[in-house]
Amino acid sequence: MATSPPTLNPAQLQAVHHLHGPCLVLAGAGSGKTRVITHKIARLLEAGLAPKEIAAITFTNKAAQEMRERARELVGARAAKDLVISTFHSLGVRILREDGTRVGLKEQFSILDSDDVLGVLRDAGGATDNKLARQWQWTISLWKNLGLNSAAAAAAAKDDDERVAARVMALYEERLAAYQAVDFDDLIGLPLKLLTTDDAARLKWQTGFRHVLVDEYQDTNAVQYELLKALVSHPDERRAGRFTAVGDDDQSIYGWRGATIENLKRLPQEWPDLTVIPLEQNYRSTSAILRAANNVIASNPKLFEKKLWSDLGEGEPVRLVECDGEDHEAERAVAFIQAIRARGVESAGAQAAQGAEVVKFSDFAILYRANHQARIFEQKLRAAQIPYKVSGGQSFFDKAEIKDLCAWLRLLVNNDDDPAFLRAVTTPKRGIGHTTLGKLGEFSGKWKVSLFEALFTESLAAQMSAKALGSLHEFGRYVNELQHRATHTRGGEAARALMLEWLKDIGYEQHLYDTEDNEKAAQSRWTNVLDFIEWVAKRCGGGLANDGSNQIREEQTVLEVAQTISVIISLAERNEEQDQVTLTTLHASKGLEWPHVVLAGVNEGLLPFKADDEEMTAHRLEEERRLMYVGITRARRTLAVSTLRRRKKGRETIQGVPSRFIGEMKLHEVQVREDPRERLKKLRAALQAKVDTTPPPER
DNA sequence: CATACATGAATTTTT
DNA sequence: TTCATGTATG
Repeated sequence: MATSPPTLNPAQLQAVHHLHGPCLVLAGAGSGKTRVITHKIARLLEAGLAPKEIAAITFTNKAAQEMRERARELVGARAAKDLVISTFHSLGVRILREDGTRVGLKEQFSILDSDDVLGVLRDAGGATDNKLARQWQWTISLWKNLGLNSAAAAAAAKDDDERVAARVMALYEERLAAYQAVDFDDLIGLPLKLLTTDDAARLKWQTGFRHVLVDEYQDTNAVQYELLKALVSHPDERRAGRFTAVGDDDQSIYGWRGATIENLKRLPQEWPDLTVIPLEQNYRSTSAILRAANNVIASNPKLFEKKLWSDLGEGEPVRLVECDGEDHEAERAVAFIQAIRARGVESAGAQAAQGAEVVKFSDFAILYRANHQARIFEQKLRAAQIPYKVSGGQSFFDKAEIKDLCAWLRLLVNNDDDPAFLRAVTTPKRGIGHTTLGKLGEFSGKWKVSLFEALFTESLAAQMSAKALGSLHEFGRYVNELQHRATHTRGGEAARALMLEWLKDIGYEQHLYDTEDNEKAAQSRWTNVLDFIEWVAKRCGGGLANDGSNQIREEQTVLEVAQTISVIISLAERNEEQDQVTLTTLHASKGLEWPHVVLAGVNEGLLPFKADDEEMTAHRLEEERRLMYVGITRARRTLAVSTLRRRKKGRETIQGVPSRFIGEMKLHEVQVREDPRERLKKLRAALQAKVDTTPPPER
């Protein structure tokens, strides 16, 4: 975090003390917006609001967690506990858990994750390949974010692909309803439906929250806007519009997934008494960096006038690094890191008495446009023995096969876990299709019981064929038996044996080979499965705990371990507080900061991104420019912008065109430093390229 | 002709 | 990394 002064600046104060009307805070990058939000929460409490009457909405769980933490430091644990600080989606869950029955949901509805959704779509659309299903998933989600249902989508479909997607969407809607399941987009859409169609519910939620704060407001989509509007409206006009929207139009980079800055434009129109407060003082970056950022964004049309400044001094000039290809670029990024560390260590040595800085690896980030760019940087960093972490990479526990097994274990722990039931009952396929599951879902919804409970109900027999019922019962009996065994199997050896037997019973290895056309892929998935089994078995075994506590751990049953599995997973994933260079996409970097940043691959075609078959509209170019702006403003002290003069394309080397955004930065103090050793490398690379392009001898 | 391996290309992401 | 396409081999 950038260090901010102990007191709020005038603009921040104004935002914090404006309690009674609609307020839009235009929070430039690094201007202390989380500070404003948390102080405003404190001010609202002071003014007499109860914690549960204040809602602060974020986009990610991480942001929500961080905000609650910061709020707690300010207002104490007691008050912080009851504040409603959550993501849009978890607020949606909360609303639906309380009042979902009023829009036709059963008490215990399931929430499908995107893997589950993909499965349903593949099945509903009769697709054999994931690619098409993924396409549908993306399109349908976008439609839902725009507030369209399948009927509206069908009417608006522009081509055959979209018409097919709309048809699949209709089937998808039917199945979700039958399963009594919702997807992530429904977590916004259904609460909105509730608030617009049910007077009692609307009144309840409108009066329940007396002030709503929204973080990253520029990222809201059409449906989220409507939900917010519904929440902050009020039958008593004097109590309407109690909200604080915090955002930055210059950092709106999620247009492609439905976010729209229309939501910013219409705010002053819909709320004429809106107070707009720009936060322009930046507590993060040097003037040299901010100047480059301001210069770039100046080419975009302005919604609101805003210009960042800081009093952290001019700082080092922004460096422009011109590279001779991707390899070269990665090598120079490594050199940049090593040079700054060498400098830091040196000065730390000289001024050790004054506690001078030591430059850590975690002070660096390499930012790029597309994930695949990370590969070459990983390679070079590894070669240089520099520790790094790639953000956004899929974790072990996100792999489909691990999620399959976790679904089974969750079902053993809690028979009423419907999403787990749906996943387990269809993995591997055992002749229970959507018709049977639809009937089961309908039945469970009607009688307000879980899917698993419904399965053993006598009157279910009237709903389906004897064969379908038989399959369900067989599955149910097997789950019961497995559950029984898992409850009594204690210790690592026994656990391993039980789990292997279980996988054999359900034919999981065969299932992998059946569903994966590539044998190697199936093999690697199976290896993951075995690793997972070992992982669980180890925790079932007794002996010395491996957390360094030197405590003797009791042997556990498989079921006991399964019960704690989600906790262990989240702990394992959080365990990454290490000194590592960060590699991340520009999109995922928003909201973060580092002392030293490399912007990589700043070339026409990549940033701004341009697909061959797509034309570059002004609109798209502006969003790409904002992405560049976000990248620049991540840096606190030094920024290196690297561009490729040459790029490899197949065996050929083609010319690379530096991004127009580089010119827009107006760097007068351009530095293209090239170490003599670098030049040597360059020559060698050129030679190598020649060798590579020489045709091989004929056979 | 079919399968296996190699090679090259690749938006951006959360819930 | 993953995915698709092309080439070589049986």
